[in-house]
Amino acid sequence: MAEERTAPPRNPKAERIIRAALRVFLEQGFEGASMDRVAGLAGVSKATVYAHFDSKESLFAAIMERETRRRAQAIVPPMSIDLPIREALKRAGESFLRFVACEESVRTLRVVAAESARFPELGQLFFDSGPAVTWRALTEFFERAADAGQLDVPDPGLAAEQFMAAATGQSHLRRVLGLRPAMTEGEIRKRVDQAVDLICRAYQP
Amino acid sequence: MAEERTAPPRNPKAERIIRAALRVFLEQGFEGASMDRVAGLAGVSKATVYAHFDSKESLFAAIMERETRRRAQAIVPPMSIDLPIREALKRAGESFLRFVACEESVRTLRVVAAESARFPELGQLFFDSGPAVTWRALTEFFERAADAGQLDVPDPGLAAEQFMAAATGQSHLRRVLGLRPAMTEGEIRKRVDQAVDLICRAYQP
DNA sequence: GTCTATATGAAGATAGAC
DNA sequence: GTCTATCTTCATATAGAC
Repeated sequence: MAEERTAPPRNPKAERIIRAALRVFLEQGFEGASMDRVAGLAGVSKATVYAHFDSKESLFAAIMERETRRRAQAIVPPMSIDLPIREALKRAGESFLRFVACEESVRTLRVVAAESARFPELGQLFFDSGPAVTWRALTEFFERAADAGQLDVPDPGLAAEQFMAAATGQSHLRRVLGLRPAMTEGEIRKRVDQAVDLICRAYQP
Repeated sequence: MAEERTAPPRNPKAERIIRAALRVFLEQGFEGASMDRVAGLAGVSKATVYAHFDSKESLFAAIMERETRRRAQAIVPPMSIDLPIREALKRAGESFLRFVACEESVRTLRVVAAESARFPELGQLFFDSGPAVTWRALTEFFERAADAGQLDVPDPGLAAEQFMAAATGQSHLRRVLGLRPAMTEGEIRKRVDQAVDLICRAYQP
């Protein structure tokens, strides 16, 4: 799993290769993607692609790792103990759901899951840069809420998991299987509202 | 997407091809699998494989469809209104979780999700033969429980979804990403218990 | 139906010129 | 660094004999 060989920042060709490769891999998967197509889409020759990346494997690993880390910054769960419980949960839930329900997340999940045997570190990175971030923030939130006597939560980590799962529901699986279009903003809000109701009723003091 | 050309029931060669193809596709995915490997594992020549199936696509579709339908029979959610609420939910939840958490389901999900664009019907079949079965049974169960005044469930379909999602949690995603081994029987029981607690507390009359 | 042998094309990777 | 041209391997699919 070699890295990029050149300095990435300001090379326009390198940048084009990276963007093209991301698109091709997310559309076709690792095996389905071809280096010819990457080169064609980037507008460079295949040899140029190989001048920047040692192999198809290293290109894939570098691209996916870069993209996963980059997108992790999109989850900024604004968990504040200052807000009312329901409002704080609502914001975190919506931020999370917007993240996992977007087209890029769904495509990335499909590819990373399919290649989990060949690229094990990628699965870990995907999870750590996504759901794990929200889970940690929510767990701390439930701990504070329990300490403050606002909620009766014996296991904050469990409550965080249940909240995320309830918000996600079956819709995400159906989306990953290609059975439905992306969630609308209205649907996201509705699903999160329902999850907030569930958690608040179950864990009311 | 042609079907098998021969009568499937009692041909030992056909049976061997089907078993080999299932294994190869679930291990390598559609693109990663090769007809050579299928033939080799089945102990027949490649030409024999093509005598039974028109193409790699039709072999894949036939295999996956057959397997999905076959395994759907493993979910028999024994939902009885005679049992206490908690016990009925527990049984249905454990049956469902055993189904989705097993090795075959996880591998099938990875492959079907990855190929959802190329084989759209397969995603639908996977969902209909799996989660949808449990969801319908649970929804009816919650309807009856609400009618009987045993639970205060305004939206039975939502409650069913929340229960399934809570039982599944993040563990399933982590499993699909290759980050953890299969759930133990003890873990299944524990997770379902926690989901039952959540639902019963949230929807107590 | 089943085999061996092969046609055909695609894809990963590289050589060598500029 | 970048290109064109090419090497090599391997995969889908088929021809033709038994």
